[in-house]
This record gives sequence, structure tokens and C-alpha cells, in this order.
Amino acid sequence: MTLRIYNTLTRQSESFEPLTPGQVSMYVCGPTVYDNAHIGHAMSSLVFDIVRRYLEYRGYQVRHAMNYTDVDDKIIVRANDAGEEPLHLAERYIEQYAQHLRELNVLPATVYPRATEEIPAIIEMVGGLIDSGNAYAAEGDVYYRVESDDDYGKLSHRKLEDMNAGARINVDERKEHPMDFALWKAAKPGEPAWDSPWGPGRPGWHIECSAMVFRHLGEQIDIHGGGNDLIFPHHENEIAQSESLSHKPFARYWMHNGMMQLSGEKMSKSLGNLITITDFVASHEPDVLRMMILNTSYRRPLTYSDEVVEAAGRGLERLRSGLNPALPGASGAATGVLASLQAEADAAAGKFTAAMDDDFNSAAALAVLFDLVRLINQTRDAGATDAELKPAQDVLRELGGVLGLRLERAQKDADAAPFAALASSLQAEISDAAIAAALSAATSLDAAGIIAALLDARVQLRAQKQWQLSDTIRDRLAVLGVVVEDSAGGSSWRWG
RNA sequence: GGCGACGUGGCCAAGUGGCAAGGCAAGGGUCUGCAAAACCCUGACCACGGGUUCGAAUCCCGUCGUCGCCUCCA
Repeated sequence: MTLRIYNTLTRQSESFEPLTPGQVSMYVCGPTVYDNAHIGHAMSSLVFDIVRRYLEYRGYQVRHAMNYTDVDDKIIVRANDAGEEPLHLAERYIEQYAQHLRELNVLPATVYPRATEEIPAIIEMVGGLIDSGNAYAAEGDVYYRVESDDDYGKLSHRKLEDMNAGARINVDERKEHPMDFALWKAAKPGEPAWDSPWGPGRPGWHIECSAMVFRHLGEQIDIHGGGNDLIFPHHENEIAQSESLSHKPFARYWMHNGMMQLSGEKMSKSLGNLITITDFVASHEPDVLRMMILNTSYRRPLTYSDEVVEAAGRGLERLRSGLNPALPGASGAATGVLASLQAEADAAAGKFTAAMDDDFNSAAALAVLFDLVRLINQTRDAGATDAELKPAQDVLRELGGVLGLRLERAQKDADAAPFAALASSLQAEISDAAIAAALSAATSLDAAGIIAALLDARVQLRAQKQWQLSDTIRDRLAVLGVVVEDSAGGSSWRWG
């Protein structure tokens, strides 16, 4: 079986064959850091994190680069408005985005190049493009000459003439052709600038990516990714620049994720209809966003709504239920039941891979996990022990991990004080001296120890049919974040 | 105006020629003192209209609708 990837360039799903067997070079366009990032940016990073994780699961060694555009017009405008140094403002937002990536459980890229750190390479490239006749300098700016590129438009599948016809571009007199784009921009007084053969200035947006790719990954890469709003002009221009110099196909597979939608429109900074990553993670687990993305095709738009978020959160909980321990008092399941579980667990990885091999069909892959969860839960209900459940749970854990999901329930290192206080206050309400004494003895333990003692006391109270008191214990533990669940063989608890 | 994507049960969504995965929600049930969790059961003929085919959600044509790109944008 081979991995197939939908290539924007050919508009087809193709078998994935990297340039170097066993190795993959992947470049993903990161954000322009002039403001708080929103969950649309997060979506892109998550999509390619899933791609990267799956490639590694498939045995590829992945060299992954994601850039930060840390100098451009918007950054300069923002900084001027705020009275801050542009590069300082960019630095702040880079740090913030890096923190978001960690929270979202996105694996660190191999390199995080920044435009401002690539200036020499950019100047060299721009010079090379002038030498080759693909670019020209004009009053301190340098423009790429689109008519010098025979197949300009091949990625976005449009012809120069067509673009011309509908172009709403204010024609710049210095450009030979309206679609020519800036490789180098002359600096206005007060703007960040670097010396160049064309005078002080800064790089145009598109050239930085080409320079970074060439320098960090090589003239040809396997996968180039980003949001589908970058197809034109950004990626189109990257191809033009890069191939004009290298005369080789720039990227073998162009992957583009769909846009996050909110209230019927693309979420974007310019429209202002956005939810920042900060806001999202303040009220949701980061993996909920990942679940939302996994549940659909990465190429399609994802509409954000409270209902979708809710469903993703519950789905995540459901996956986690598969990792729950055996029921209290479990004594083992019938061999036939265990054999079925084993067979399903063995088959799961194959089904999972088949799904993901089909252009990262994560929704289908997720379905495999849900099926496995159901069987694990059935087996648990049939009396399986922890040891009997473990092999299937290990498969669930591993495959969930390939998708970047953290299924293990958080083991909080909780403060024991509130639990000790609870145990103490309950002593007074418990008439049975032995139970009260046991609770008293437990107050010096750690949180988990006290909780265990509370549950133990509750078991005895329930045996005495003291329902009100046992419900009180359950309710008060719930307030402290502990979920108590009773079953035929006893009680168990977990952090809720 | 040009290019493209999409329209599947209440919601999200996979499937792209052979009798429609999965998740969420809802209803019923098992378990249970109650609760929770888990488990079991229940629902769609795939926007609409034509056509191709032995056979279409899946291919073709048309209509309606939604969205994206064509300007900065993940």
C-alpha cells in the first residue's frame, strides 16, 4: 500500500514518492506575526502536524520547516500605531505562537526560519533573478517579471490574461506588467531596512519562503503546505521565483488546507470574525480543536460552531473511555470475547493506515478508533481485567498518538488540603465510629490517598444504605473535580 | 466576469458505479438505591430535474443554494 496525497498542482491524488526514499522534506507557511493568532492559523498548524506525525508513523524521517514572517507592511503599521519597534512586536507574537503550538501538542518543526534571518540569502536570490532576466529593479524596488515565466499560473490554474482581465489592481507605473510582484521593497524613512544592491529595503513577502526552502531544505522539496488562501498569489509566486533559478520542480506535492469558517465566512483578521487561540484554549481543551479538524477532511472548510465544539469534546471523552481501567472486581472475560478483542486490535492498525493512506482521511481513521473503543468497552463490561484490556488499549493509545491526541487522562498532582478538609468535616457527620476513625487516619495522606479513603468509607456507608451521606461524599468530591462512578463490583474515581 | 470546492439522517461527517462508516444529539432498554459511565436497540436512499448504465449518493448535462480564490490572509 502506498500513501496517496492530493496535489493542488495536478488536482489529483497521487502516490507519494519522496525525492529521497525514506526521507521527507516539508515546508509549511506559518503566520505573519502582527497580531494574536486565531484558530484558523491553529487549524493549519494542526493539519500539517497530523501529516507530519503520520509520515513519521509510516517510517519516514521528516525534515519540517515552518516560517515566521516577521517583517512586512502590517507589522510596520501595527508597530507604528503602538509606538513599538516592529521587530520587537514581531518577536512578541512569535513567542506567543510558539507557546500556542506547544499547548496544541504540535510537534516542534525541525527549523523555524524567520524572514529577517534570511536577508543575505534573499538578496542573493533576488540578484540571481535579475541576472537571469526574471526580475528588474525600479527605483529601489525589485519586481519579478511574470511574463518571463512560461508556466506562470500553473498552480492556481489560471492564465495571466484572465487575471489581467478581472484585475482590480491599481496599476503601478514602475511595473512592466500589473501582475509583476515585489521581490524587494525600498524602505521609507523609519522603516526597518537592510542594505542591498538596490538600496536599503526589505524583502517582499513571497521571496522569503523560496529563500528559506532553498537554504534549509534544498532546491526541491517533497511537500509544501499552507492554507488554500495562499495558493494564489503566494505559492504561485514562490514557484515562479524558485523554478526560474533552479530549473527544477520546486515542490513535488502541494497540500492546502481548507479555511476555518465562522458565521458563514472565512475566519480572518481582516474581517474580524475570529476566535483567538488564546480564547479557545481558555475555555476548551486544546485537543478539542484537533478533534474538530480530525473529524473532517483537511481540504474542506470547517465551520466553527458551539455545537461542533461540543460534539468534538464529547467524542474525545468517548475515545478516552476506552482507556478506562477494568471494572472493580473484574475477574476475567471469556476466551472468545478476548479473542474478538485481540482480532479487532490487530486489525485496527491496518484499517487506520488504509484510511490515512488515502490523503490523510482522518475522519475514517477516527472511525476505526471509535470502533475499537466500543469493543474495548464491551470487553470491559464482560469482566475483562486490566491485563486483558491492555493490548487493545495500547493500540488505541498508539493510534491516537499518531493523530496527536492525548487520550491518557490527566493525572493531576492535586493539593491534598481540600480533600483533608473534606474528610475532616465528614467525620462529624458519620455516626459509625470505625468509618470515622479510618477517615481521620487518612487526612495525613496525599490527595489520592484521601480520595481512596473517602471512597472506602462511602462503600461501607452504601452497604449500610446510608444513601444521603454517600451522595454527599460523591457531590462534594465532584466539586473538587473528582468523578465517582459506581458499578456492581465497587466504586472507582477519576479526575473529571 | 474568470477559476475552483461543496450540498449525505436534528447537527458534524466518511464513502465517489453494486443494496449508506463513525461521532454528537434524541427516544427506548440493560446495569443501578440514586447518579454517572459503559453496553444494547431505533432513524437517511444521499439539494432538485434530466441523462448514461443491468445497476449511481458515486459518471454526464442543467437548475437552485453555500463557500473560497482572483487584493493582505493559515
